[in-house]
Amino acid sequence: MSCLEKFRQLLHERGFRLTPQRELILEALHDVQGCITAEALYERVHGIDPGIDLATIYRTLELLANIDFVKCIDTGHKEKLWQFLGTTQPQPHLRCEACGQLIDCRQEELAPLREALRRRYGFEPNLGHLTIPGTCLQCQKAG
Amino acid sequence: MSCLEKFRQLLHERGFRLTPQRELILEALHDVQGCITAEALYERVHGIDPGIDLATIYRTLELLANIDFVKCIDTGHKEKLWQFLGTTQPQPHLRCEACGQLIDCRQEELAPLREALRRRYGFEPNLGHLTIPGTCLQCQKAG
DNA sequence: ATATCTGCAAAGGATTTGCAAGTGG
DNA sequence: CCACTTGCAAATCCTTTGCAGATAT
Repeated sequence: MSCLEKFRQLLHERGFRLTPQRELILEALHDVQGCITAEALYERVHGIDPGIDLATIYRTLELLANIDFVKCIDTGHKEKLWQFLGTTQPQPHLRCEACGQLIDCRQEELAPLREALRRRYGFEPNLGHLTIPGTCLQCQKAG
Repeated sequence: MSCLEKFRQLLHERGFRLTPQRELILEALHDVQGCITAEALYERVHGIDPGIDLATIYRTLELLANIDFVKCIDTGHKEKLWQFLGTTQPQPHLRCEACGQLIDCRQEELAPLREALRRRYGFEPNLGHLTIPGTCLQCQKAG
């Protein structure tokens, strides 16, 4: 099933509707490599349909996040970033505090972390929503 | 050396000044258990010196964060939280996405994580600034 | 003396919301 | 039909900033 079909179905199950705006936003997100801000997404979509409003972007992003079609990444700065997931699982990120770079991380790498937190604190981490701050290799070398 | 003395010294080294407002804010933070919002801190301090301004709270918190006297915790919601450190090291936190609870975590628990990230990505995590989202034990039981 | 600080008030900026008109199913 | 959506504009909300007078050292 295509993303669009799945989207339509999930919306329908919840009594929501598939509008041209939502379809357009889904498509634009699909084309993005990595993450994008709401504003940048707006500009992309606005290039195709100048009638679309920024509020619609925000409302649709929230909708998509609720059904796990996109992941919202808190950068620690003011702007949030949004990443298209489609049917893939969200993954942890490493964020360099020096250069701002986001590095994709594999969940498997963090299996020992999950175990330690479960055992020690009874805490079930949501690794797909985890962003680890630190310093990337390049910035370490740079000073 | 007391916190206040150390504060005075660090300020002096940088050409800054110890004002009654800064002293009061440091004292109020010192008395807080765990974390506090800028607004709540303002109310505490305002109770003692009604002349103090919220802008001074923010400016002082930033100053204190720069010299690692307080840690700024991004909750993922709008408001930041501030935690007094004094001379202790910042520690990681576990944040329950269901109830919002913040749990202190010991850096030692995360030693394997540090190793894994170093080895696999050459990434040096800043564990003192790490906040791990997930579900706490109580909320898991509650459903 | 003088560079740093403060209170005040106003601005900022990403995000959200109220509302009336539009539209998908 | 009619509940859900949209565009528009205004509002939010925490936080930041400009400025002139006050103050630490």
